[in-house]
Amino acid sequence: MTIQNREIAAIFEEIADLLEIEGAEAFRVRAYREAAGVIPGLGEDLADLVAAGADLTELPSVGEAIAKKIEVIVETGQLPQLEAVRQRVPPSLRELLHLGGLGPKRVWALHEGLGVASLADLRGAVEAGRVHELPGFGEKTEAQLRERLARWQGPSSRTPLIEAEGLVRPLLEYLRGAPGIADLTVAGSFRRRRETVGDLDILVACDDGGAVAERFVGYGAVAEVLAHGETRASVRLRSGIQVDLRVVPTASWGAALHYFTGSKAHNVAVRRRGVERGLKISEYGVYRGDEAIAGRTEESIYAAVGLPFIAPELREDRGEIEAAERGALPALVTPDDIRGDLHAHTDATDGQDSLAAMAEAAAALGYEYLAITDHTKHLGVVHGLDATRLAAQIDAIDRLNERLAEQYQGRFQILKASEVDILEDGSLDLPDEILARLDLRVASIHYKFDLPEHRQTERVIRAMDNRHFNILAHPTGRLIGAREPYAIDLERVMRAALERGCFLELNAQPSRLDLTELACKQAKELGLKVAISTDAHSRAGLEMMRFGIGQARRGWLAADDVINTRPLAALRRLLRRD
DNA sequence: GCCGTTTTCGGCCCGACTGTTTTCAGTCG
Repeated sequence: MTIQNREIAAIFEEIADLLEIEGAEAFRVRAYREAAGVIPGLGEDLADLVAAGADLTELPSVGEAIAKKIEVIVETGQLPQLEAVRQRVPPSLRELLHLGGLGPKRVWALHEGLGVASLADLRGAVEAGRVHELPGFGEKTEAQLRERLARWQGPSSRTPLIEAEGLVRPLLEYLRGAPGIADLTVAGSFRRRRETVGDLDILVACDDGGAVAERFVGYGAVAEVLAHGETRASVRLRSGIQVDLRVVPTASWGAALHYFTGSKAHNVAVRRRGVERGLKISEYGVYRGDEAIAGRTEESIYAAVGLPFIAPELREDRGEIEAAERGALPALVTPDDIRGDLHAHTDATDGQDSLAAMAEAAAALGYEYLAITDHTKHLGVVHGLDATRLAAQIDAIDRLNERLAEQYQGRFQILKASEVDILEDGSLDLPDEILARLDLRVASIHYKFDLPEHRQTERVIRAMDNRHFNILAHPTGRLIGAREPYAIDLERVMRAALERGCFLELNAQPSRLDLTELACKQAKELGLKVAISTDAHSRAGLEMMRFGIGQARRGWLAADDVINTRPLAALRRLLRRD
């Protein structure tokens, strides 16, 4: 098993943490951390690059020294330098950094002064009342540590985007009640539409920051106030999520929005461009000397450093700044581009709503088409359709379409389709004769997730050999935070799809978002188009499209890269194989 | 340790809040 990029990144991350605790030079620490930040976002496996003899120093944030270390890791699976620093700094000190309130300096002070090497040691020192005796620590710090240790439940987990939406909506509503608010929005990874968010960042434009912060910390769902100043405050909600508030004057709105949206790596890169141009960029604006030259809008910030506006979803320092400079940013797909949904269920299997109800809901969204893709017979637990029942559904859809044609003057119709199971041997779960009567076929894996990679890959490619195969649904089977993707060579699958005129789905369910953003980008680079589909199991499920759009945008996809941005006739041409 | 339309040496993003201090270091985002 070759070493994965994220494992290599984890090694550099650990080195950065331990060196920082030890008090190493800050820029050296940052170099490791930046390398660790870049590596997981690379399109290629470092192991493959090393095997191909590539020059790793061409990668951003990788110089001679780190390139050499990557080679050692790939070849031996470990890094002597990490072992050496572990000898000097107990690795278990890292967990103290996650507690909050303690940074590298004070962790080292606890280690040197009290022999603390772990959370358990810290607990002992706090209980014994020895912490406040250390220089730089006082009664308040000791009390705060006691609090945090009592509540400690392991490193905080990230919150799925859909849950974050549910938490933030009432909070924004509540904050609007503060006087004098000119503008209000959620920034951070929420605005960048990451799959999950670590915390929520709320930005307010208002001349009376104190009043807003005051109202913020008084919100009913607040469990704990972590910080409370005039222009900035942090709380933890009862749900466990941390929310940071920042209040700025209207003239700084754009600068603050840019700063607070991140990512951190993107911000640093933009600020660096500022420095190169003799400019200072902060959350208050862009300054030449003491003179503010930009700040009211985000566009003005980018313009000040010679760039066009960069969409929040792209701001990860993964090449978007270079692309912006070349004028090569993609025109990202938007909700308005979507003309239909190609994966949805009804109460014929495990959906909640009837065929007619799903049709009405899709038409109400302004779609031109909705593919009904109920499960097939192998999926017994949901009473999947056999050929007879599917034939009945086909007839029902024909009848419904006659009515819909009248109702919507030909502007909307249901597509006859199926989510057909891919069996273990790569055959499809229904006979070709019935599949041939459908407008399109979505195919997916629902069992035997644990096949070895080559067999899982062969299984899917064999299925694609069937000329009725159109779209591979939820291509890796992952459930965010709950189930790892099954072992499959996604690049081979993509190439096979491309050769056969098949497509991959980007499943928009917030718990799936399968493909990942990196896989979307990889597909685009290969020239393979994707379908963004909700896999809706109810009328409300059709509205999950926004999560798929966000993911697609993070994956650099334009409308042209997405097949369900096509009018129906063009979609039919794309789906035609032969 | 990385990096280069000032540079292969000498820089490296910027500001708010807190607690422990009498002017600032540490932490955080």
